[in-house]
Amino acid sequence: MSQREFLLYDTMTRQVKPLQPLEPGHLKFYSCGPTVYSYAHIGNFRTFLTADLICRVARALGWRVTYVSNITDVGHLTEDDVADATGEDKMQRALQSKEGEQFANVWELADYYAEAFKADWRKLNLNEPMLWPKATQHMREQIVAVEKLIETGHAYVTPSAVYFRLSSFPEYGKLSGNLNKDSLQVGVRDVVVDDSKEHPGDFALWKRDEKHLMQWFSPWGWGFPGWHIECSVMAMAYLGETIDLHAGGEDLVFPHHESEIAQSECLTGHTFANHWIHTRFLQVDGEKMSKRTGNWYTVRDLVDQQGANPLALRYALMTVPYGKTLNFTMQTLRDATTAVERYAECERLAELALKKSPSGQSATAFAEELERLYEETLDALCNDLNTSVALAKGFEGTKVILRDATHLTHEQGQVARQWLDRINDLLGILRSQYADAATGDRGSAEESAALALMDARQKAKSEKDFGLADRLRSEIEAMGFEVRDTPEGPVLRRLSGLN
RNA sequence: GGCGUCGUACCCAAGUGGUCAAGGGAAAGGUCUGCAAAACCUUCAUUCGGCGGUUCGAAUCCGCCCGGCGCCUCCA
Repeated sequence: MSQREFLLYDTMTRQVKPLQPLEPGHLKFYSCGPTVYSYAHIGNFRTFLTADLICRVARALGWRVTYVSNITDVGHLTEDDVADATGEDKMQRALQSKEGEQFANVWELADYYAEAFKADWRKLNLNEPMLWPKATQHMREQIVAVEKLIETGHAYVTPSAVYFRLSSFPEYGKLSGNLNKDSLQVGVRDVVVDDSKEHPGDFALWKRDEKHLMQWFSPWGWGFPGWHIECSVMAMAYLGETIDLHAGGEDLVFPHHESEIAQSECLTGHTFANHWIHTRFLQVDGEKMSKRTGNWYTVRDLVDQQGANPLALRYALMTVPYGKTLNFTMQTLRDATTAVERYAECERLAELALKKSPSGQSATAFAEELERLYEETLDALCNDLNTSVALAKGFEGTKVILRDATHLTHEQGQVARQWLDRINDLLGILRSQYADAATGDRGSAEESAALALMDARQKAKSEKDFGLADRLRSEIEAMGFEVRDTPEGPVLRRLSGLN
């Protein structure tokens, strides 16, 4: 068991502090997942990558991790303050959009995007949570929770909804710093005030709506739950009344997490989560990612359409620590691609060395150097998930391996192999744990054609017909591959296709 | 109006008081190669948005100013 502390910034106390599981060595972790009304974008995945890294570090420290990440498959009105049905529902809007026409109903739409989401998740080599609870599967619990809040005076019923009574929870605002409830309203545009609300900031726990595409029966009539209640209920159902760590994107601080705290703590009477972590939004080309400006990237855009190596995308998303804005550019992705390929080269060399017969020479110095770098990588991650430094340390390790390149002994190969495995456990950028996320499975016919050309080039080379050899190489490159000549013969690599 | 965050070389970026600044990309020179690619070696910020201040000492602390970005409203 490691003596290290795992330091993480805590949004609640606004300081970096050690992550301390209530039960030592067992982290109970809830990470807010996506609403599945369309494909998740790379910004979403930066948040989920943060959660993934936390799990990896915790396991590297020898902890057991109970990791739950929800999937929100219920539509919620886009304007939560609007009491009538004038607000447009995300799910409903998605169904009516061009892409949505293929779905028979919202349920199918949600299922489709939930599956697409999981596929992208695997592409990025993210650890799967132990559970992916869905909001629609926890309707009973949500209704019970709302009932209890009404009974205890923390919520009240109006003709159109059930609202949480902010005045019943004086600490509302402690996470976001929006402690002045009246100031909440000042900057808000277009607030439609529901006269039946006691306070404009009161948020909905249940919406009555008999026309809604997704509705359930409740003591307050047919309708659907408020956005915030699902996470309170699911987190507590699987992780207990007080969880160790709760994560999400920075936008969730307010109102989502603030409201979760209010509901949960009113339900149980004690602290909902001991540590809060929020991942900053990423930008693309220096601007906020938005569909309107066309700088909106999904994993499938980059990987399936543009041929990016998914592990390179993962690497790119790790170049800047989660707490700072990451400005994603194609250059970032290209840089990441060369880094990931460098690791691949290390693996090739390690395999090669392992095929040699033992040299009988000690690899101790080599091993110590790599061990030190592994420790420094882990140190960096334990220091508020400093991925920039972690990647730099890992990169130095590749330098150690590549320095000796083909001269690596069998023993060093063994050490290198082991180091690469451990670094991969930590960073996840060498190999995917998912077979279905392999990078080069598209166009394998092309690949065999390129391999044939590579053999022909090799033959031309041995016959000293360099003109032909160069022409063949150009052809291979035109097909999206490159040839790397090594002492053991040529190796074919797929080019990223990024320009 | 409230809350917050950032400004380090051509680009990305670490670094929060004391070897006057990690790492990557790009670029340049060299080694290797039939030539390339990959890899290796070398070079590449006396300087950290600006101006003041605190200090023996600051990129790092304080103040002001300039500039970027974000949240407070569906959003990771």
